[in-house]
Amino acid sequence: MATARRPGAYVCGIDAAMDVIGGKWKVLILWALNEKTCRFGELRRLLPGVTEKVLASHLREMEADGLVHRRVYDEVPPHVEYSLTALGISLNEALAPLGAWGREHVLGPQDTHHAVR
Amino acid sequence: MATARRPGAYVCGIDAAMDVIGGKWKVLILWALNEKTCRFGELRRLLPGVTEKVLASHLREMEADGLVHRRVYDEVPPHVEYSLTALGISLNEALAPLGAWGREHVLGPQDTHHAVR
DNA sequence: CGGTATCCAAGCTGATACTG
DNA sequence: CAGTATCAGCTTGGATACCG
Repeated sequence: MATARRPGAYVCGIDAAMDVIGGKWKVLILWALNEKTCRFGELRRLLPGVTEKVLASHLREMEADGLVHRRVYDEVPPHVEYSLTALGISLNEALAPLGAWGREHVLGPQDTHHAVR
Repeated sequence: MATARRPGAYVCGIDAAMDVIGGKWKVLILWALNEKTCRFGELRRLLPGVTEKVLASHLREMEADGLVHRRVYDEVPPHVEYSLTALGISLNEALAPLGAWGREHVLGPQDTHHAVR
């Protein structure tokens, strides 16, 4: 179960979920990790514009929420891999219809032919 | 089609949709109007804690995004009714799985018995 | 009733520099 | 490589007062 950051403050399931994915880059992290397990530097390259600090804090929160798994290899140089948990995967699936809506109604029909994303 | 506030800045449909529902109270407004057409004061009462200024600005944005219809009756005292457009209804439907996810995984099992919301 | 106008506080985000 | 520390800025949201 994901962490409720404002326990008891939610009116319905949607705003509870919104709290979990509220960070500016979180849905993009979710999408990137859904494709493949990534290292920290990989994620940074996949999300153009994100800073290390923000990426790290988002990953910490998502880890605390049980969406992301952080695996540390005891190597030099350091090696850390991030992947989705089962909960993260289920969240991604729940987001799919919203993604389809956004592609169709915000991005517009001209973008739907490369709608792989 | 909804208004893209950051044209060309979206990586995928999900963050485009996130931009449209990003306001703190927007999903709750969407949910309230999905139940029934509401007047301004009604909405304020349905969303405990929202201020007039924020409610008004959110409604303006959602109107600009084509999610909400604003109907003004030429009466004294003033009478304004807000309702969802077809686009707003479709967005609500796209949000349903996310709401179910939030109820199940954030609010927790103990809340699912009054899962009407 | 249904808003605006003004001011203000908090928090999120970003830039930069540094470290184990 | 994978972060942390510090500082600065800006956007969001909130408090309050007032208006047609």
